[in-house]
Amino acid sequence: MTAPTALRLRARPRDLMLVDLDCFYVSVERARDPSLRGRPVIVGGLPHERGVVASASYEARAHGVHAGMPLAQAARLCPRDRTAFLHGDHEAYLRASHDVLAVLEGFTPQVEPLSLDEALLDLAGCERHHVSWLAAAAAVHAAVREATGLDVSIGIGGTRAVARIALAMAKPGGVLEVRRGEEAAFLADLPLRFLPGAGGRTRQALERFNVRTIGDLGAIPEEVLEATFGRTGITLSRRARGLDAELDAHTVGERTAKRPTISRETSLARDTNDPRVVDGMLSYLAQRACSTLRERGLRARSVSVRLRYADFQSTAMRRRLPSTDLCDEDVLAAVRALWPQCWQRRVKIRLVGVALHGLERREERQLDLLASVDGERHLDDAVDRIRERHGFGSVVRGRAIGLLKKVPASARGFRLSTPSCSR
DNA sequence: TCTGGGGTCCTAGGACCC
DNA sequence: TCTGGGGTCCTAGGACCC
Repeated sequence: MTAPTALRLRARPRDLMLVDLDCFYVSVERARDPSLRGRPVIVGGLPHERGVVASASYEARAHGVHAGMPLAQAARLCPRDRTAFLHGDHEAYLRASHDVLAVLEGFTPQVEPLSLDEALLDLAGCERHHVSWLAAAAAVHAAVREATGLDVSIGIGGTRAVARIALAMAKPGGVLEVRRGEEAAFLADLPLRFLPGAGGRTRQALERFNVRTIGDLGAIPEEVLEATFGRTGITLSRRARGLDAELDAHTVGERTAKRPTISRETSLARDTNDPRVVDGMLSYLAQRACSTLRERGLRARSVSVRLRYADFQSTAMRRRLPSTDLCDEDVLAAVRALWPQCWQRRVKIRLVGVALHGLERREERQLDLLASVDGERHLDDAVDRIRERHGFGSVVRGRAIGLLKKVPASARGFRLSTPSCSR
């Protein structure tokens, strides 16, 4: 029964443009502070902190720094006196990202944001306005620069995977178009690491079969890859041949995750074996996750707790929530029941996290018959409004209070504090 | 001086129901 | 009473991406 699937998947070719903001965080910081130009800039944290590089300027990359590298290692590679280390400002990045999206939506209504610094455009209908896709790309580049001062790189191709690979080769600041019909020639000799979905583990497995290029992979019968890698094998096979995989075939802009989640997690400043620290931090994270949940008008069906041990082994446990009509207290109770079960090894903890699963729309109805539940929810909503004005840390439930500095105790498990405590 | 945070997708096994 | 199969939901964990 493979034929109907193949027919369903993109019988009609399309032209996709993948737009990516160069060194996004660093570029936003430089737009605000010109003194950061022309020298190594690293966003992610300070050199002595526990963390990794989120974004590095090209001057920093010239010293061997890359995203994902531990900050301490980056600090050793870059000249101490000239390098700027920054925590980053998520709100500012969010605003810049919105501004760029607004520009892109001026080109086509079919825009799909893939992350803060990436968006995919379906070019159907744009033909009349441009003599070629390269000309269209130049127009996008100029418009984004004009509106925001930021530079983009652009990849153009007939599938998401081809556009992504073209983009990788276009960086920094360039444009690369792979024309229809030329995909096979373009992909044939490229190393496997360019193929989206072929991460370290998969490449290791493939290299044992002497598969080194995307062309090598495309030459293997799909059934063979399916037998070895399951659905992932089919996805990789199709991408390697310049075809849309099932995952990639949906209309641009209409992506909906099958199993969306909201998660909040954090590494502790120091590994701990103190249950109070773990409980306090998880309470705090659960409240943040719940706050986001309400902000988006959603309800959750289950909650999970994740722990990472000092040796980097991690574990998670999940529990179905009694009702989806919940307030923070119900989620907190579930989290408190979960983490002691989850913490099985006698090893210190370095990271804790909370995630909400099975999200669905929360309809605003008149059916809140239970006064207690209703009251709790009104309380949650009131707390959210205060947080909107004064920052998340201005109101935190009892057990998380110990995590915030210099916050006195208050009635009802809540605390009002000055906004400066929020960060 | 090791190794962030927020996600998506897939698999596999067990429970439960018909 | 015993047995089996299929579907669906739930949970744990792995791989991958930006």
